[in-house]
Amino acid sequence: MQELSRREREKLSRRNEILQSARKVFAEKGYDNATVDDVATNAELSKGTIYLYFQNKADLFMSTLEMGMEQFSLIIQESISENKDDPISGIMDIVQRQLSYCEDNIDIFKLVASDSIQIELHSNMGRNYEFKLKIMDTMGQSIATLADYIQYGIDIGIFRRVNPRDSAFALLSIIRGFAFSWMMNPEDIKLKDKSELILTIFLDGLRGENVTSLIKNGGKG
Amino acid sequence: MQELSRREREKLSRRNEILQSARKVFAEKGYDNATVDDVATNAELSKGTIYLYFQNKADLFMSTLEMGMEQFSLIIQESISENKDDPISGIMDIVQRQLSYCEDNIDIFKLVASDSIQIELHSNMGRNYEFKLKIMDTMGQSIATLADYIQYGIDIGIFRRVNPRDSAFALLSIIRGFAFSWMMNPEDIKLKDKSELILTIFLDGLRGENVTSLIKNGGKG
Amino acid sequence: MQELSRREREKLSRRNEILQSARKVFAEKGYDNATVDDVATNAELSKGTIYLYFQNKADLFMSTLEMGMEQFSLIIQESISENKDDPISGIMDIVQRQLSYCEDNIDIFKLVASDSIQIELHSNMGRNYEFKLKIMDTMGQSIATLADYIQYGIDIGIFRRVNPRDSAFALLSIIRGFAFSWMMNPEDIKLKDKSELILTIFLDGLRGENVTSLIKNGGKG
Amino acid sequence: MQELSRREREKLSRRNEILQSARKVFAEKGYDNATVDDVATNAELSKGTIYLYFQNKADLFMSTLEMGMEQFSLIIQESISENKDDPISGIMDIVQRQLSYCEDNIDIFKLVASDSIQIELHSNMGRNYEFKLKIMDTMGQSIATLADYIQYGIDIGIFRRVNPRDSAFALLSIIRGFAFSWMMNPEDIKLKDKSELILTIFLDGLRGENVTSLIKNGGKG
DNA sequence: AATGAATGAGTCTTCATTCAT
DNA sequence: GATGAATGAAGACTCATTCAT
Repeated sequence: MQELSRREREKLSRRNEILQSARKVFAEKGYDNATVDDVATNAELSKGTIYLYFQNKADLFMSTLEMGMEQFSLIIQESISENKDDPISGIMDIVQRQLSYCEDNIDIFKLVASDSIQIELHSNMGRNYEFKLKIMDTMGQSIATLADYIQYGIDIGIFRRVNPRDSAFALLSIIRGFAFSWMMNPEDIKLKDKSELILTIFLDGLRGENVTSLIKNGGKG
Repeated sequence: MQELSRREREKLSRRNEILQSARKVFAEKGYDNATVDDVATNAELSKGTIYLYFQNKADLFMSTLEMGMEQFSLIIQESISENKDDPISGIMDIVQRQLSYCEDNIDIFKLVASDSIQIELHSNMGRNYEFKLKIMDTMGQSIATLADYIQYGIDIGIFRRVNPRDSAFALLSIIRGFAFSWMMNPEDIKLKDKSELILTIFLDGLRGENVTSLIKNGGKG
Repeated sequence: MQELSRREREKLSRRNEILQSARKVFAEKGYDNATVDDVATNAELSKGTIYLYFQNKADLFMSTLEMGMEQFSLIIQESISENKDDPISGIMDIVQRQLSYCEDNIDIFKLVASDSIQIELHSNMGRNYEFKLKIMDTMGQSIATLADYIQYGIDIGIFRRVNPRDSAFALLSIIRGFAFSWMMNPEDIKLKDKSELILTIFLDGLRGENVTSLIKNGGKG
Repeated sequence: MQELSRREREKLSRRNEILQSARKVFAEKGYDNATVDDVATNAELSKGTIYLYFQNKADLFMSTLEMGMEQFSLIIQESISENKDDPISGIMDIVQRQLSYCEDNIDIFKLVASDSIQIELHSNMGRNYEFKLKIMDTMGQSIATLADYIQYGIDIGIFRRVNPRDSAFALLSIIRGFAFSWMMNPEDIKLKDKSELILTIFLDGLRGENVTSLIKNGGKG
């Protein structure tokens, strides 16, 4: 790796400061209701300065979002690599970590959960087709990684023969659903407490506790 | 019910016309990017007329959203009441109907899935706390209804002893997740084809196909 | 011609009011230094109203300019049609009328003389290639008309055998030059007084007063 | 002349480099659309450096313009001094040199022809009344020099008894007109080819080729 | 002397909302 | 009831200018 000059390091760090402010502001107000001035104020900079680091509001937002999404992707990768041979444990780990992460970084989750949707559906950034692809790609990557992991579980006989991609998607949907619900009413529940339920449903399903429990001897306690 | 005068009936029908236009427009452009003029044009009315039927843009949107959400709530209620004694069949029905409904009414789903989120998280309508409650209530109603149904399934011994409310929420999250994914790339998949997978996961879970399949004798096949 | 409805007539007249204001403002401040608000204020309207009649600032300006240039074109056509058979008189008339018009409508002249130049050379409206063509066309039309007239003079033997198009262009350049000079220092000179000199130069040239004056017996007295 | 120290010489040369860049940039983009950064970039300097050599953007521009205008003034002076006793040849020389100069230095011409106009008419530099005077003075100097020359031609009987100042102005207007026309559509014509026509018109006028040609015995061919 | 990051005033443009007809 | 012209507040973005390094 190339060493960075002081100038470059400072520039990069300033850029990051702005991204942190943008994260908070966009999470709180949403893309359309947040103003560039809001971000600037939060970063204790002037509006013009933002434009030294980002082309325009959309660019600022997309960079912020990108940063956010990568976090989620990382979590999955980490869980998997730390539980390479044990998909059950790995999936438990994924669920718990994702929930923890959301609980600890509610603004990143808000960003990813809500604004990204807007962007893809009907945004003025629509021209930025490449960005849409990038987001899809980041999300797709997570799912693909998880799907491979599930496929491995199927191969070694601990998972039912399901479509691994759809299953991966379903798991993430449940996690996201609970995170979302918690985000709406943070006072009502402890997000982390939902992990057990999620695992039960995803791994064992609702049907037939009385029957299957005779065979399975644990997993969740 | 009170009979309505011609005046009132016409007024109501005009109001509904506007709502239909609003649905299309908001679904296509999102709340912030849609203008009141867009809705007026779509309804072949003038901008001012909209304000005869709705207080302001936010009111128009909330009314539109309300209308949309009620549809989803209804579906669940119907499925349940038509399968009162058989929760397995009822849940299958819910999944299939919801997916069908999304596929057939993509704009309503778009509306409900994305913009409502924005609204609740950070909209200028934030003051309208009562509206937030209303939405929460409509969603909560669906979940409560579904939860009761699941509780019934637990009581009669066909469902595992899980938290019924969370399970209901999980199911709707999966359905919504797939609907959402399809909405993003409608060409990639047939939404209805996902029902089988959703049911497998929700009812049987991923774990132990080789084992549990010996015991269970079907359900999906 | 189609009768216009009251609505349409009012709309047209309002548009014209704005154009009159724009003419004054652009003439005084130039395109870049004039703000849309300046025009709105001058027209005693609000900024937003301007945008009901013109797409944007550039459109407003171009429309204003177009209006201005047509005036100049008209003058030439009138002079010619009123002196169809006598090019000498016709050209005298053109010179006098143009000078008078400039003197009486200094702001239109300012507009046409200076800002149009900017536009064509290096404007942000550069994309509006069609507009450039339109201006070129209006100017070209004037020159072509005048050139035909000069050609007629050559044909009937009262003009020297010169390139008619270039001659037309030269005449307009001289007129414009004097008008411009006067515009800079209106107090110094009476613009109309320059017509005689212009005619002398254009018709007789500088050379050889002592010689040619023996032969010609008139024209300038 | 005072000897300059190395410091001073370097400073002057750096200043000149900036002026050369400014000339190109202002000619290409015009005063308002050119940014100080554009000039700095072109000069391979940083923005701040420009302000070490010029008070502000207006000062930079005015200095650039001044430099440009002096070139034009010089040409006239040279032509005259090389044809002191023969105003006909001198004027031919002026026309040809000016046209050549414009053709070879289109950016200087653009600068002088268009932006100076803006400045004088309506610029933010309006306060800089002294600058306006300076420009007027440079232009006035050229005209005065040329007028004296024409007066001389009148005195020795080769020019008609016209107002020499106005005639000088007319000649420069024609030259400028053609140069301008060429600048707009450089591909259409060869600018230098217009010199013959300009001389014909200016020296002989349009009227009476058939008559006057009997008397004059050439001059242009 | 040179730099270039930071500033913030200034402008265009949009659009929800009002109101006279 | 319906219209749509008019309003003006709000926000993205630019760029001349300054100043700490």
